[in-house]
Amino acid sequence: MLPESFYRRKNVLAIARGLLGKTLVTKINGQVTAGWIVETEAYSWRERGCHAHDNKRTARNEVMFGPGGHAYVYLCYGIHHLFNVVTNEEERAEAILVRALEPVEGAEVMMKRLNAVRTARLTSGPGKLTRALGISRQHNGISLQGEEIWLEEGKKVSPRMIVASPRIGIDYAGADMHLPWRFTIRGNHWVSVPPGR
DNA sequence: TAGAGGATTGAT
DNA sequence: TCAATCCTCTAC
Repeated sequence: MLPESFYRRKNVLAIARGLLGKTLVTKINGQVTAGWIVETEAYSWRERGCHAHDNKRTARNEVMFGPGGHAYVYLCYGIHHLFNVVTNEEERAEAILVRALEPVEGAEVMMKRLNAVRTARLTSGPGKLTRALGISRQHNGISLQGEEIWLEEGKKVSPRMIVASPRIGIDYAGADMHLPWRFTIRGNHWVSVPPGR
């Protein structure tokens, strides 16, 4: 299990890169599912793409202001739960959105949860992977050192395999929408949307 | 307290 | 291209 110290570092971009290849594991209702992380996006209070930009604190984003190493789960478009890893120290609102996984364990459980007949594209997208792993808003704020959701070492990903590109779906962020804060593993089939060059 | 909009997805 | 669907935030 990754230690708290992994999450509490100050450089959210370094952590976002470091999360690629790590294994995200959940044990919900006794069912274990896991996958390698192949796509992440970094968010910081310093830029406008973030829910907590300009240190704007609300009931929803409260968890981001807490210490790193916790889960930030929220509902998007009224339909999808999105899973984030909170990083940095208290009062430094930063988080990393996990956007895609490559299934490692419990594929049958995932398929059942998604009502799918194939594993193809099962966890390629932030809304889908939370459904596949059984993550929902009731997990908002829980510790990643706990027994329901945690991360482990996975595959080694060399820096040359990491592609940085602009984040998805944040057109409202002004100039910050161009920040290359999305990280994907080059050529990985499980990435949600291939980065345009 | 009403109204607008969103870190998405899958079907058309 | 568009609808689904509901929580969250802002304005009044």
